[in-house]
Amino acid sequence: MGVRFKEHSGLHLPKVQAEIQESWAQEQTFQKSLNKTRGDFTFFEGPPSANGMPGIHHVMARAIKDAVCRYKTMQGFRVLRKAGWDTHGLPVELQVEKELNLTKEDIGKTISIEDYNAACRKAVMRFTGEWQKLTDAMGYWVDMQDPYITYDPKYMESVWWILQQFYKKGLLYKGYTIQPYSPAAGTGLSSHELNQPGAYRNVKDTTLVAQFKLMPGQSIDGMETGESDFCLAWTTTPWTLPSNTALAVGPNIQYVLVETQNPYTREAIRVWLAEERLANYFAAEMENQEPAVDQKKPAWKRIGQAKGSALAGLRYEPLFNYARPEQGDAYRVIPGDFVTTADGTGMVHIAPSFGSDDFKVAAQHGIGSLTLVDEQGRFTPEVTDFAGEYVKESYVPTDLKKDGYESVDVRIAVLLKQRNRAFKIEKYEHSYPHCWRTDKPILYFPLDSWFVRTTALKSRLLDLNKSIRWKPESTGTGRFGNWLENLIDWNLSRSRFWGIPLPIWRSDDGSEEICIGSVEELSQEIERSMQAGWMTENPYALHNGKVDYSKIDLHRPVVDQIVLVSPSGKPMRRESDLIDVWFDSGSMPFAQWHYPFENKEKIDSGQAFPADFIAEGVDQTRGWFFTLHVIAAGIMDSVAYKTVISNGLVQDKNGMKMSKRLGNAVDPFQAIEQHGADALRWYMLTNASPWDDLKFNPASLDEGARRFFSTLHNTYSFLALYSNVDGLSPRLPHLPEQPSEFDRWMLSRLGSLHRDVTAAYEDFDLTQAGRLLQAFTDTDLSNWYVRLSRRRFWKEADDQDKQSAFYTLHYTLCYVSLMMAPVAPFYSDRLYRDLTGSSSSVHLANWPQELSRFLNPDLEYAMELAQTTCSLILSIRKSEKIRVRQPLQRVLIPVLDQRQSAALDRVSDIIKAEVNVKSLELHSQPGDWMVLKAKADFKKLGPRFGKDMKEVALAVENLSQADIQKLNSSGRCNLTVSDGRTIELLREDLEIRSQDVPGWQVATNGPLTVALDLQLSPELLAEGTARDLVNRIQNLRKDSGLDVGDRIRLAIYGSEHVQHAVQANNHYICTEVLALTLTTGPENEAVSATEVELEGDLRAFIYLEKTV
RNA sequence: AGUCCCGUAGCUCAGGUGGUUAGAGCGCUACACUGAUAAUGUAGAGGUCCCCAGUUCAAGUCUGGGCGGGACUACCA
Repeated sequence: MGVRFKEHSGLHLPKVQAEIQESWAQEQTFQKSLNKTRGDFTFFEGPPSANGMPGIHHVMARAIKDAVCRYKTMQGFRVLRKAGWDTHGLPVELQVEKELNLTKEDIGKTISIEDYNAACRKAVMRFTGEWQKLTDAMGYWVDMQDPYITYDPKYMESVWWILQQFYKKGLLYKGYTIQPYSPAAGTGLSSHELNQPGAYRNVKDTTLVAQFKLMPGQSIDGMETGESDFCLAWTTTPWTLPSNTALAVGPNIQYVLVETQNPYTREAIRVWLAEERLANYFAAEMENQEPAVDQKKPAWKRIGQAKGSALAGLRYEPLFNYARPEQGDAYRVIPGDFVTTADGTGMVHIAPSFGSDDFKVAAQHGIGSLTLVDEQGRFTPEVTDFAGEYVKESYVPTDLKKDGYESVDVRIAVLLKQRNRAFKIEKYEHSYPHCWRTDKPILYFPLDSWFVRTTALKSRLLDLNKSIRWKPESTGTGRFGNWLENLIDWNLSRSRFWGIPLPIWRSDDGSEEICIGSVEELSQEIERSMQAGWMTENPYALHNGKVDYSKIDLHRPVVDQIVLVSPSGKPMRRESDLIDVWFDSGSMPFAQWHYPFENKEKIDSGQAFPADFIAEGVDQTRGWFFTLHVIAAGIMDSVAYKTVISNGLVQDKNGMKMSKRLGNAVDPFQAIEQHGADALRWYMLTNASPWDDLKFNPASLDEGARRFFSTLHNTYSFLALYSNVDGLSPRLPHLPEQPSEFDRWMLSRLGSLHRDVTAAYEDFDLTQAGRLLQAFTDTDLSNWYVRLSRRRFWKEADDQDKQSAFYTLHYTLCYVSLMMAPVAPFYSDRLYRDLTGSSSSVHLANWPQELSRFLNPDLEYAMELAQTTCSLILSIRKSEKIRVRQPLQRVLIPVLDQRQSAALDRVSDIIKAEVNVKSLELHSQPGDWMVLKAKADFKKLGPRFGKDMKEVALAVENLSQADIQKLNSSGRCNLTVSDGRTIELLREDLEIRSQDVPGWQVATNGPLTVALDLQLSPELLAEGTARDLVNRIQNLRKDSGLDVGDRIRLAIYGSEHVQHAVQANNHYICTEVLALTLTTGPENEAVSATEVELEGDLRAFIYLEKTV
């Protein structure tokens, strides 16, 4: 006797997991899996930030990555998986500041930048242990021994090189953007800082509707502008009015020209504003009244109207004459899509320097800007009336604030009022962002920043995007595609400390600059600078002509102290900003390999670039997915990835976002410990498409995923039990030599499954792959093949049929273990090893071969019919309350066509056994006992009859039996519709099904009808009783502790019916219960026998003893 | 505010190119099986396919407009 199949008492996934983890560690399975030779499948791991704990959503993204990579490994590819850490950025800085109880102002004062950076470096890797733990626990294979780390000098050097490439191509420039800016703190703020709680507060400001005077004599849709025509525009920031250079209108908004008076000066004026806003500025009762000086509310009259698009192009007089923009054609009305009629006048005052929409729309229309406010938040000297005044009252130092101080907003309003340029002045409460450090309101302010000219790459980016396979597609065309369509230049500058410094040095006048692309280059420049006398030592000095990466630090403040020399001999200092951390992570395809300083061939040859596949959450669309895309396009004119899966969020079971605050966050460690990583992964990938949001419900995880594993486990246990009885050993999958019809069906289904699952994996559709496997295991394998084949496994004879059943089941389970391996790495490995006796992991095995030669659609169709037929018969038995143990004589099935007939014939034995019926009769010739029913095939007839379809359908339903039979035999028939027309129908235009079978119990499902003969002859009744008896005897055997193989002597006592049943079925009973002798007699002869109840108010006395 | 995703049974989800009985699993109810037994199977109940309009002979499916949930980006007179 050979090796036995392992029998496990129960299924405990976490335990399986622990054992398999152990094997992987001992056998170095992951390392071995990298020895595949079919070629490289390139995968990029997005770097998580290790300064926070991993959450359940990380399991999601990583399950996807892992499953795809494992699948490709089984396909024979080498899949390198280099882990990475994102180490820079504001969250790290904030965390350190919080822990050390510092503010930004302390940096460089109470704490040196060196110490600060050291603290960041330490903080950022704090949770690497937890991440390692999660990685192991969830079975994610990624190489964490040799990760890329964004603060590593080699990594930073590659990033510098990339920046230099952009610089050389003219794609890096210094320019303005409008950014949130805190004059009190003297620094720009990131959107992140603006989104901190409490940043937006309600404040009351003086607002004003200003009158912009149109130049007379311009044409609007044929009307001519008059001597005192104005546009009305509302502002909550009157201090921006001196810097106004344009007015924006909504191109599709309807505007009206109103004749009225200025409420303050009573001068007659005509004003333009949006029709929808009229009611906010004019009293309904004063419309068309005669104007009079003493009116409280001015009279008004509509005298013209125009679309915004018609107003565009009009020129107006500047409100103030402090300054005019040097460039561009200012003081025009321009169209802006962002203009709404939700508030104000439907016309928007544009000060390009103080609003990002303003800036954008002005740039689009070639309008210059004015910045009449300085970085302290004060008016510049040009603004003669207010020179040096703070534009916001909150900026005014308390000691400078005299009694009776009026804000500049108020004074501007008063000034305009006097000049007939203010239409309405009022206080208005609204929410306005504040600086979280100074508590003062922020301004939107143009700041110097370095940009990547992504707009220059736009069309190429769009083109390249078309070749990327997005899962789901809509994210690529929608969210990502739209983002690319509306691309603006990428602002790289961040005024921070912990990040990659911009490698750009400039002379003080900005006339000369250099962008450094390597440490070596920087070192050489420093040497030159030392010769010129600007530097005394070189912190990046080369050793033997080489960079010693272990000794250098490219962070601030080291690089800040470096002064280079320009070609003309001037000192050049570093631009003080750091670069956006997104640039760090987008650089990883190159920087992870220290390209081009090392591993040049790896990337140039296409081996390590671009990625065949990446996956992250959908929140990375404008993050990592975008930065990878831009940098790859800029550097290599290539995509960075060929396929990308962007998964949705993991929400709680009620669809709410998980958060620590709400306490609904699921701890991934606990989830894995409780359910096992396999169940968790299976649930996450099969419950919903990964790109839909997942409502994480631990209850359905348990019910759903565990069900699959336990079905599989039970199926394996069944195989193990009987194989061990027969002394069969684990082995590699082996096809049966003479498969039965049933085996061939199983193998055909397996072949179909293999085809479909492989296609799903190839399409990166893990959900579909998992669902197919799950449905197959439950429905086809366990519920049909195993259940109906049980007898073949336990029968005694050691014959071909038994062996075929064993091989078929074994083969099928092996395939399932292989095909499920990418998604459920632990259990599949246990199953695979148990089945095959292999000491090598399933993950080193090759993807199973296709089984196309077994595909047999006819057989699969036949079996489907069998299943439906059984279901129908059981449903009749159920409604008629006839137990399955009671045999019935026959079932009748009217067959409609040759295919159905042949198929049913093929599976009739299976049906008979399953539903306990003696014979199955197929009738192809319709007889009196069968009522046919015709139904129109809408798909075929719809296009032909169009409107008359309803009528035709009705006529078809009313066809007589004779008509239908005629149609059936001749293949055509005529039909008369209500308007007298006659139409000809062909056999295939209709669906014919049989309906009632008079005198029989019938059930119908689609084209299948079964009729069951319920008559019970004495023989059938006796056999029913015999079956009951067998059942009771088996129970007794078990109760008396007999082994399944023990032989018995048996006696049964009971009524005449019982005695008759025993005599008539003597052989059957003996075979079933392994009785060597069977005697029967009346009840009064029963000695030390057990009484049992039988169906039909019968009872019997059973005596059995084991033979020796 | 813009862009994108989602809305089908109590729950979780399927439902190419429009076609007439809208499906599955879980749960529930009832039952069967008892040599897979802490396993297995069957049946039944359960639906305003989010709402409204349109296109069409025909709409869960296509179009438009809403509503609700979620995400990302932005934050404005």
